Amino acid sequence: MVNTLHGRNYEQTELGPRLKPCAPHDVLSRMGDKWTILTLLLLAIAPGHRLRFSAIKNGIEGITQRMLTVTLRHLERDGFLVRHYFPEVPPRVEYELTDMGSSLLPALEGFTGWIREHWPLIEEARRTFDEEHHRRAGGK
Amino acid sequence: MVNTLHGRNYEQTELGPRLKPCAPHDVLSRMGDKWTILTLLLLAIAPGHRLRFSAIKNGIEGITQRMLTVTLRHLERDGFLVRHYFPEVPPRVEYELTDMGSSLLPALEGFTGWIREHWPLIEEARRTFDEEHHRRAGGK
DNA sequence: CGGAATCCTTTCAGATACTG
DNA sequence: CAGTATCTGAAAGGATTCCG
Repeated sequence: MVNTLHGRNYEQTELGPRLKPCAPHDVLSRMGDKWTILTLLLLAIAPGHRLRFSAIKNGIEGITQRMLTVTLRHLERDGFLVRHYFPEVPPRVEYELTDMGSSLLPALEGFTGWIREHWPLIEEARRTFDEEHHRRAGGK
Repeated sequence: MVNTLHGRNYEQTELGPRLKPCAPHDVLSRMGDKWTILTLLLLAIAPGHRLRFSAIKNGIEGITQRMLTVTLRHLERDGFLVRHYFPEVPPRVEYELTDMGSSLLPALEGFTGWIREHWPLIEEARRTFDEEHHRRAGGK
């Protein structure tokens, strides 16, 4: 028998509930990668929710051309943005948030707010843990 | 000059805002990993927010002993749960959510709700994209 | 300008074996 | 029972080069 809990499938066994990895996980893992949210955020605050490639690259400290391309392709594939290609010389490409794309960040706000609130506690917990386990500097 | 936007630091340049990777990112990336949320969820629905190692292992389909240990250590380090060790033979270890740990999932609910709502659109966007780019089956 | 292709290094995760 | 240690293959991320 399969039930649903917090939107996740699980089966009830004689030992208790048993959870399965579920589909929406990969949206969350995408948001957890290094550049995705920064990219979305930059587009979200841009006029018209639209920027050209070099503007995005310029707006994110440390991102390489390759990683930006990869990130943009993922976002395009999932329908969070659309790519507008202008075959001029030199070529120009603009990326524009879709409606779904712009609705994502506000939905995430609640959680990022929680993180900001609790961040000091987390850092303190890490320091305590690292001391007790005699780790040398910033273990993972 | 450094400002804050959606809780993120950025500097204002003559070319526009420039975002930096920020600290809270690593909480999000932890939640995006394969087992963390499942582990938290299982503890959250357990009586007393408390389970022993083998019970958790049993409750998550496909997790290995090693990955559960790693996941639990991370969560412990960040202060989301505490480890109770009973030096019996055979040994017994129980993991218990902290208050911070139990407050995390509800905070995430808004976003997981958004994901569930939009999941069909995302899947459709992927199909369309993959067709247009003549990809064979489930590109990344 | 905006990539794609390639190479390389680091990290991650699964499998397996051993231990207090 | 609840780990740790070790190995391996896979994946992520950066650097560099080339191209329409």
